[in-house]
Amino acid sequence: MVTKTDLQQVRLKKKIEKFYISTQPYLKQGFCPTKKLLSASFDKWGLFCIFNLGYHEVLRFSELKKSIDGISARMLTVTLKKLEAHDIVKRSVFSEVPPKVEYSLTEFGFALSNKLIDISSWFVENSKVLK
Amino acid sequence: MVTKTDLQQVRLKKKIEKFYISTQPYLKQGFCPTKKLLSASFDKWGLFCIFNLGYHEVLRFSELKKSIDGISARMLTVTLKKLEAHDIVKRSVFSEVPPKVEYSLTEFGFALSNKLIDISSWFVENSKVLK
DNA sequence: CGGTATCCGTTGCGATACTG
DNA sequence: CAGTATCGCAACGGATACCG
Repeated sequence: MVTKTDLQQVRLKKKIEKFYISTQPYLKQGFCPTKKLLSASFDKWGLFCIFNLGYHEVLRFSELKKSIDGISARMLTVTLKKLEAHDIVKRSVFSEVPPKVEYSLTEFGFALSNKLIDISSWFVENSKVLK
Repeated sequence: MVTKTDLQQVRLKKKIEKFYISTQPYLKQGFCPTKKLLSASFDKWGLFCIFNLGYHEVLRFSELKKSIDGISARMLTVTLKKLEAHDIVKRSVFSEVPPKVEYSLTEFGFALSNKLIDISSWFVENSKVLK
């Protein structure tokens, strides 16, 4: 007898196979696009920047620093530059004195934060280890 | 006029707000469940282990080492231990001579690999920066 | 076969001081 | 305000040698 679970497993397996085979050419060149993407958002501070910008929409450098507990100016700069380079965060400079710089998510970054929330929520709910 | 896109944006924003508020208590204690989960699978070698085990289903230590280009025995050990501690990978020891150890994904790990593939595929298709 | 132990270079990152 | 520059420690991770 084939249960519903079996069918899901089969479909899942097919998806994994397809993905595996499609990424092999990249991997053989020592380049993993998945890692590249994820390394931008999943390093020590990336997630905090994304989630805070997703919630507050627009934040200045100092506001962002205040909202992320423990981050240094150096790491905030480095993290934001990486996120900007990956088209996740948008940086808007206003030529004023004192200077004013605003950060917000790009359209892509906004969609990404949505995906990250999905997987995060699923993880928190389904992981036995976290509890 | 309210477009379909506007409605999507609003829904997304609500989701982000809800998630942000629900994780604040954790974050105030300096503990981020999302990071905890992701740090297990998104470090230097975790993804490769998960994807290879997802595809091959069962692999021995040496087979896994061969299938992941460039990984050292040390890092494979460390990575597998972490994945096992997070209930992502299952380790089966056979008391034989020579010793035989098989690795496979747990049910949770299998589901996780599915989520990771979803977000990976989406990323590769939608990121302008990768191309 | 399936690891562990040790060594050691590289990288990450926080603290501090300074700047347009 | 919004950073940059420099320093220095600590963690990461590769190479090698060894073991049950």
